[in-house]
Amino acid sequence: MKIGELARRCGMTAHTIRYYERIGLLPYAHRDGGQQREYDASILVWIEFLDRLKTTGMPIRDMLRYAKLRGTGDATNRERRLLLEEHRAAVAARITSLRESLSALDAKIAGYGEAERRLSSHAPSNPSETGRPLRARTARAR
Amino acid sequence: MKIGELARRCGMTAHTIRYYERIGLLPYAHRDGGQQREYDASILVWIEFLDRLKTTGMPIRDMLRYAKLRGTGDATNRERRLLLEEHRAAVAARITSLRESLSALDAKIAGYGEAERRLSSHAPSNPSETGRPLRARTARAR
DNA sequence: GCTTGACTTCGAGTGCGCTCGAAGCGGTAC
DNA sequence: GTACCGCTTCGAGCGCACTCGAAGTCAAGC
Repeated sequence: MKIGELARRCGMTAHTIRYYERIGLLPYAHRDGGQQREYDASILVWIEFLDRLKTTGMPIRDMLRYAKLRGTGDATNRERRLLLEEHRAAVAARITSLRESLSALDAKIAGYGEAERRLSSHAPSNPSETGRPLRARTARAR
Repeated sequence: MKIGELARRCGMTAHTIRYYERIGLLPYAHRDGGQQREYDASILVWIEFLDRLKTTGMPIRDMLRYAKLRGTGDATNRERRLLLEEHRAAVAARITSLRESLSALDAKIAGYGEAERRLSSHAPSNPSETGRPLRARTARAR
């Protein structure tokens, strides 16, 4: 397939695919009749994997390391596995950190809920005219 | 406290703190004797919250929206809560997506483990000289 | 009174990951 | 045979979030 169809299929622009080839993330594609890139469907598997690495926060320079190892054959299997294990650990850590943040957000949101309930019981029709004391009491939610 | 100490306490550089004030993420700080910024420890709570938003992937333009609402008092409580709830949903979705990726990574890593075991049983002392057939069999792990 | 060091403003520079436009070529449809 | 569309290369530009350097001010310690 041509670059345009590949772009449609993998959800990138042709520009981005050429950029990836240029920097070495994608192998140099065979040119049909000497000009246009011709792709085999198998490239999609690799692109999806790259996308997985990208969306899990791996910077391009690390993807490049992996891509280069991949290009050199089975002798680098072990090194590639280690690279992935390192990344796996980073992703796991990120998940943990995000879960902590989720709890913190929940607490904050709950604080707002309480503040709103207090405001509506003290001044049901016009909460914007609440004075100093109430303001001080809701300060934690800010 | 002065900007240097605040920087030390919150783990940012003074440059970044000034930048945040410039764009409106931090309130304009009171200048002692007309020149140097003087901070109250309470600013740390706000900075930590900003950091939480940042590390969970909120772009600065959204933090700015929140910061501006915060500056206008209790009338915007509801809007701020909605903003946080939206962000909470985004963080939860991100966690889900990362967990999927974690499984995918585990599968891939397991594939490498298998490939290495096969390689070492076929050619225990020099795995780099394995030939074509073995290579085809390990292709999935690439 | 002079050194030191932390502060001030302003604007330019950096690294990342694309994103786009210009200028030109080539194959297919009518 | 020509209009059109998608492809080619190359290099510049962009949005984000800082990051840094220059040039100058100011207060405290010796």
